Amino acid sequence: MSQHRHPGASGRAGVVPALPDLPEATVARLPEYLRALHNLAETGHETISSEGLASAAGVNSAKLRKDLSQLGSYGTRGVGYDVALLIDQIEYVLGLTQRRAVALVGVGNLGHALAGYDGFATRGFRIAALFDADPKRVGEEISGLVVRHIDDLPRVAAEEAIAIGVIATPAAAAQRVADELVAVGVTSILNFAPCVLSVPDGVDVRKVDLAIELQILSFHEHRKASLTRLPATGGSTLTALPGGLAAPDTQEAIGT
Amino acid sequence: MSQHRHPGASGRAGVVPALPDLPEATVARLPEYLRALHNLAETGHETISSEGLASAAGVNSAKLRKDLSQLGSYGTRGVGYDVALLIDQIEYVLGLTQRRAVALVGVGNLGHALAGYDGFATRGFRIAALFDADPKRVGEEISGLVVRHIDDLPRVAAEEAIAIGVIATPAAAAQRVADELVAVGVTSILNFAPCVLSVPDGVDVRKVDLAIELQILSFHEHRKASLTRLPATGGSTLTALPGGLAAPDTQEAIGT
DNA sequence: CGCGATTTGTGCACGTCTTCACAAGCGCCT
DNA sequence: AGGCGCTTGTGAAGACGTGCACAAATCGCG
Repeated sequence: MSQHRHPGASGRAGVVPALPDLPEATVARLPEYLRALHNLAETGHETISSEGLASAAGVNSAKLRKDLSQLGSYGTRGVGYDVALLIDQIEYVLGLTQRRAVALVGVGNLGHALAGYDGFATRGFRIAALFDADPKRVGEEISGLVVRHIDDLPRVAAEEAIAIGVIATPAAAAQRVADELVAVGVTSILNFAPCVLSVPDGVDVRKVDLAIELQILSFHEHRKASLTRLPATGGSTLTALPGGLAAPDTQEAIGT
Repeated sequence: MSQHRHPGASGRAGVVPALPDLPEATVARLPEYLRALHNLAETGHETISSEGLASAAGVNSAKLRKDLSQLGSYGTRGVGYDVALLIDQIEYVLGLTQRRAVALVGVGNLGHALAGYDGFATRGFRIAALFDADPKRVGEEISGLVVRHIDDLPRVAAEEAIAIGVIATPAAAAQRVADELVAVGVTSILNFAPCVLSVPDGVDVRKVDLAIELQILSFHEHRKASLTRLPATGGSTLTALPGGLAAPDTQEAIGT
């Protein structure tokens, strides 16, 4: 289903405009801009040019300007962007004006680390409850929170307005946990389990798989190694030892 | 991400073909296919159709076929793909035929969890060494590995062929660690610190930021909430409570 | 008050990714 | 052997994202 934009319907009365529907690629970059802006604010900057903010966020300046223009931004030509204003803008668009409650399910190896990760607290979220299915883990206290049994999820969800569920269970349990989260009204899930979740329409799932990230890097390693074995067109002097098909590890080959 | 491709290095005769340079989007999906294929192999499947594999991997079947065709695939029309053969193909392309050594820097909250995460070991990697800058942490044993001081990195890198560096330090230390990794020849970095790393050309960096993932979800939550408040086209004016349990009927499909 | 320096916002062209739709190929059954 | 149903591989078209280049807008200064 294509989303239709309302070109002229932005004239909503009030200071807070209706949410524009941003391109996904832009949404994915806004948090990075926000982090860079907070850094800039702490170092005393009141305004920042698109070039400066772009390099702080690790992107191209044209892309950044286009992204910010999507949210009807308020930059000043010849000057730049007001840092504080832009922070407010982005935080509003991302829905960070309220501190959203997060439920974390699975307090194993990774769950422990996530429960103690202060990046959540400092960037707009509050871990409201920890859950696990293992009775031996229920009752344990982690970072000031007591682990509850997953069966208590409905009751806790009724008390706290859980906005986001984080799944840090083994893959085998992830789908059932997702179903239970959806059942209590959670519509956003961050999944660390290496499996595909199926959820009804209207529920957003984002997946983080650490091994996949490494495998992508491995591909590039593999490709770089195979390139150095081939004679390059520019005649670089990097011809390593040609070990035939049994490729030895290209150790510290790149020396800039 | 800043790689340039070498034109003309294609059709190379021989048993092991030269690496085709795949689209990044395809590379990012191959690990997911691989995981699904391993599941299928364990459940006894010998062949699988593109439709079946696609649904197991959570993608569209046309996309999957195009992805696999990129690597000169070996499907059989009317039958499907040979599971074992496809696993070998993908593992070769991803460079997983050798078990790559990973150096993990920063054994704080997150680093501890990563050191104990068995998904690395089971999916083609070996954590070869742990490092930290804090003398109080040096010497500690985690999952059978002793934490070394970051200053020992050059010596360890000379012994083990470190292929990938994982940074799990605070943001303030990440850039220096990255520089040191690059200095000892590491050309692939997985960065968990919330900051932008600058590295020379030829070094790949992938970033995982847990708070950013939550913020992206927060945006969609915010948008969904604002949509339910507005009367949709032909709208049934059901006013859902914030965090309500009712599933509204007019939810837009959100690309994940 | 006007001019030049600077920086934003954006039209446009280009490249990448996705999706559809269908011909080509394969195995099975008669 | 031949036909039929099923599945892959791919051309083409459309959607999406990116980057250039420049007009429009703003500030500071003489």
